[in-house]
Amino acid sequence: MAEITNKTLLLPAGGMDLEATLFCGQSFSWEKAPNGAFAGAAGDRAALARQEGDTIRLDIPHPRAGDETFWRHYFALDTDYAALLDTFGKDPTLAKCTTTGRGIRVLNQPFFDTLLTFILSQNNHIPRITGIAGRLRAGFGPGLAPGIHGFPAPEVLAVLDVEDLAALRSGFRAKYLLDAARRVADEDITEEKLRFLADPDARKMLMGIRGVGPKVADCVLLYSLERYAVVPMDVWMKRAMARLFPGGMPPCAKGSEGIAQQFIFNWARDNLPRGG
DNA sequence: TGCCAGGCATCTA
DNA sequence: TAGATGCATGGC
Repeated sequence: MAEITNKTLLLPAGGMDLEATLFCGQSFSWEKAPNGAFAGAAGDRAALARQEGDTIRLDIPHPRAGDETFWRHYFALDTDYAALLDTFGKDPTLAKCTTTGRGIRVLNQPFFDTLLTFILSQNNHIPRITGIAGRLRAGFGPGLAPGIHGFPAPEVLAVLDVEDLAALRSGFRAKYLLDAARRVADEDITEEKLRFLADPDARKMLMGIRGVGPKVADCVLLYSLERYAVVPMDVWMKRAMARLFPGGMPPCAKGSEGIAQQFIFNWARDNLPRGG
């Protein structure tokens, strides 16, 4: 890991648990670095993040205008989670879930990063997804400092072939990454178009990409476009939801279903058997 | 050594 | 249209 001596941002954490947030399964763009720090990338920006009490310290290797705004939005620091947790507390089961994962925040990740990493997530393990994403950045992303790379732009990947991605060891997913890159680079699918569309149409547009099914589409909408009306679920999560909330998502989660979903998912993963 | 991973595409009936 | 099967790779 390169020594980073550039710009430092100190942001109020607002109760966020940085490690729990970065490694709860919503992002595959962060890795543990020495000294209790976490090295990560978002788009063509990178940071070395540390939790210091209720402050998040971000060392920025390539500082530029708008960094603070960008990272505040990324970590959802302007969302009042204390008020949200009070609201969720109106349902005893949901309150139990938020107690377990109290410091988790739903990140606002860049669209293209989220699309690529969740394409990689299918039939895969979190450590391996993180590894492939790291090799993708290292091989094709902009170098921001020695050993630190951002995510590649769609145009960079769009001109490559499957053979060019062999070093990623992403398996059958390589062709899906390239199709996604080409569709975005050609502006066939853009973040702006998705924001304009209603949820079902945005979902349908994303599922036009090879390798993107309903699960990946919903994760992209939730984690990069703040579309909390859609709820990503795999088969196991559907069973967990049915068991915990037989009547569906509790009314107190209305308007913040995606955030509630993240708490439920992490509680269920720690407390319910995977078999059902 | 074998199972399985926050799925999806493809094939078949 | 629904169900079955294969997929690449590596953590555990």
